[in-house]
Amino acid sequence: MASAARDKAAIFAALGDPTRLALVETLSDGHGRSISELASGVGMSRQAVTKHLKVLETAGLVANDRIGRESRFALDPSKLNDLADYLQSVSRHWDEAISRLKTFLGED
Amino acid sequence: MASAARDKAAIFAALGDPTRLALVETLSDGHGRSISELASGVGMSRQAVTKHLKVLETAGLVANDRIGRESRFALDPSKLNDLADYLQSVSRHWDEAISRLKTFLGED
DNA sequence: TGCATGCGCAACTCCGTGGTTGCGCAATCG
DNA sequence: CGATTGCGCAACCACGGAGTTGCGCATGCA
Repeated sequence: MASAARDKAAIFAALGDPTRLALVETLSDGHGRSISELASGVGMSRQAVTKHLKVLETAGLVANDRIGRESRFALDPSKLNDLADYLQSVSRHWDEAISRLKTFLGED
Repeated sequence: MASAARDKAAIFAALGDPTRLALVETLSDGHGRSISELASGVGMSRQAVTKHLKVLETAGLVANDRIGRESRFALDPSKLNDLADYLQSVSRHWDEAISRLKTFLGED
């Protein structure tokens, strides 16, 4: 339901960049920040960070709230929880297959 | 410990491609397969799949075992579990921040 | 009103990625 | 032995991602 495989890949891709991952970690303290604040945090130009934030926003990982001339971004952890569940389902699927294999081998 | 932020980003990037995600899901049944089998599964050339598998192997998500002239790939779910834990730690970090904020606001 | 700050948009460069094809080698089958 | 199958390596191409700079607009402050 939540999201098709393509959407999941998009979210993984959004997290698959060191700068964006750093942004997510920075925002994981629940404190929203302006683009300039985030830019100085990761030591990169404002526009570069703007692009990264747009990617994260498209993936649904962050939300934008414009206040006056500032654009404050905050983390939306719901997708992260979805992803964690998904990863666990994949690895659980694998574990079950291994269990069946062991049972099969054990039962001679 | 387990892996630095850059490694995590690499793993996310490895999963951030629809083809590679499909390969991982295919292999999640615990059954190793040859490159040609996987290629026909995703409807792509053998070399393209070879490249994808190399990316997944570099990220530590799959392991290669050459038998005769076949190269069988199988999933290694340990990294997936690591990632799931990581995602949950990030979102939990966020949840805690929100809880503190609510407490702060609630206590007047 | 004038100046500084924070952004958005657009153009441009650079290089990594995803895909293809072709060739050659090793292993397997008859 | 010859034919086939499974791969690896390399070259090549097209596209998009990541980053920069420059410009212009809107907001906020003195």
